Amino acid sequence: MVVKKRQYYGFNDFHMPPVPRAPRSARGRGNASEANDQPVIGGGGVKSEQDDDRPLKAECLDHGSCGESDFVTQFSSQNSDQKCLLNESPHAESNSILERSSVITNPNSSKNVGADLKSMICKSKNACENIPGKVEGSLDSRVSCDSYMDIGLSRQKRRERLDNGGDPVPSASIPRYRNGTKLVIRDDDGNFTRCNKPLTKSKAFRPPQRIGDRRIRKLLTSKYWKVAPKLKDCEFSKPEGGMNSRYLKRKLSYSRERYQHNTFYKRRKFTDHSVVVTSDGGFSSESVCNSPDKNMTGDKNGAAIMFHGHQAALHSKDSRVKFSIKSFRVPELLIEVPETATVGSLKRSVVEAVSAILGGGLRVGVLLHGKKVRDDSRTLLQTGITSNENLDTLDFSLEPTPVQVPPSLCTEDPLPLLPCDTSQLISRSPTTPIVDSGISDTLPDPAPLTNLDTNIEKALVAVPPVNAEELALVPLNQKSKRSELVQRRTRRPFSVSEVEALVHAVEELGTGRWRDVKLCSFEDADHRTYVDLKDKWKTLVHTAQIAPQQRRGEPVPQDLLDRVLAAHSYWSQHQGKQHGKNQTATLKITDSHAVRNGVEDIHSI
DNA sequence: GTTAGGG
DNA sequence: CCCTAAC
Repeated sequence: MVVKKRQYYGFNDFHMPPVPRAPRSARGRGNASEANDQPVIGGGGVKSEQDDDRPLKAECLDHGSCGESDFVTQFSSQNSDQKCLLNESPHAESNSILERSSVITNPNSSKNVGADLKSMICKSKNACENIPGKVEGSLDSRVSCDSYMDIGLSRQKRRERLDNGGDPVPSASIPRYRNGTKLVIRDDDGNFTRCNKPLTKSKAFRPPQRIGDRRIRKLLTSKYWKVAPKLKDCEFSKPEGGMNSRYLKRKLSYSRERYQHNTFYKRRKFTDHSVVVTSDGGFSSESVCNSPDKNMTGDKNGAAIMFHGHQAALHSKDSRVKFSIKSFRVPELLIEVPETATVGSLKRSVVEAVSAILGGGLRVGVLLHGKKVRDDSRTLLQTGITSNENLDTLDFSLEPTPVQVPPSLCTEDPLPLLPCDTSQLISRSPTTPIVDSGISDTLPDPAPLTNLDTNIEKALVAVPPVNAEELALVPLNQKSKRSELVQRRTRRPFSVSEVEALVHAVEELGTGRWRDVKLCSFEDADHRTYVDLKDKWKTLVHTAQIAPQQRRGEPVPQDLLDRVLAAHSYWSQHQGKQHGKNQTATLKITDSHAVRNGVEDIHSI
């Protein structure tokens, strides 16, 4: 089998550079990539003033990298009827990281509230209450801070806090799996959904039946990766079985549709990095949510790809509310390009991938208190988005436009075990999962997000090579597709010595036993297949028959070419006959010479 | 899986 | 070198 070499680029964190102000730094990405030796390009993370992702990352490693650890985090999505048991596979990392969004309201007020988005995440009263320095409020109570709280609690600290009784979810209550850790996401109703992860990494995201290379590549060619974001919980909750092509195809078609329906407006929205909305105008479904909420079932969709607005600063002036979203994070992108691809083509690939994903059907979600605000018709006022109390828990998220999936798919189709899916899965939790962390938002610590982030991070970062290959996104036009997708073996001209060996072997064995030629003379030359030898012989014969000035490449000694013709001639006449030793010997001694003369004649012509 | 031959 | 028909 010939192994094609290819480069995979995983963009776990592809940040859309916002306005040139907030410094960015790599964030939470790289674990997977690094772990898999995958070159990672770009992916610089955004780092807000209050963000310190390193700890999160560390945590990811701590937990996620351990396939045996039973890492359970309880997420709570108030509006979600679905839950999902996420895998805590290091490979199942999702890009979505709940970004904190800072909100500042009413500048004129002496009470500028700056809260970490995390505050909304930590809705668990117990969790919050048990933590010292925690906000005195309960979930619903607003956490007010006099100023921006910078969270710098070290991971260790956070952990300590958790240990001190902040963990509302005893891991013991969760089933443990040897090689697959599960993450349980429970909604407020106490429902659980789980997604099992295959036991082994290698199998984890590999479709049960490995489709042919080409097949896969073809699939990949499409906006394959876009499928993931649309997957719904039910799909993820299918433990057994792998992805089936039918399902995949359907998904793909959906993707395409969506992509085509992409609107300039949307695209612009996501690249502008900032949106201004007036309180009286409210968020209209047209401007913010392109699709009605009908598609928005539970949090599943929304969570799918949770791109959270990085920083949403809100200022309340008069009756106007201004939102400044500094940046959005784009989910992981996997790009596969041949080693011989040019840097330019790589760039184009990335651009296409990003463009596609941005224009492929994203919508914005608004979360308040970690709760999705589904009613697009409500005004900010009615929703409480203008309230100082609520602003600090306001968050924006980019979500893939939900795709209606036939029920049958949910119940019958096997779970597509795709890395992307997994990621999505994780991200889905989001809507504000109440991370069990039990850390209160009041704490100047991002802890609340920690667990969530951690999980998400894990889901995000780790992308096994296998997955990468299968999911590799190769946004290329039809024409270059093939050449780019299925890389051609690198050309390896035969050296004179190789030609010599080949000629010798053919003289001995004849021209119809390429396998034997390979075995006898090129046994150790792994890069030379018998087909290669056959082809080379073919060209040698041709070369020997043309004028020297017509030949290209490294010159082959004339005597060798003569032998080629001699052997060719000989075996042409003796084909079908037994390849006796006698004949071989005869050939060498007699015919060889005779032929040579003939060859010379040809050359002189 | 090999061969043979066109691309 | 790739691709395939044919064996």
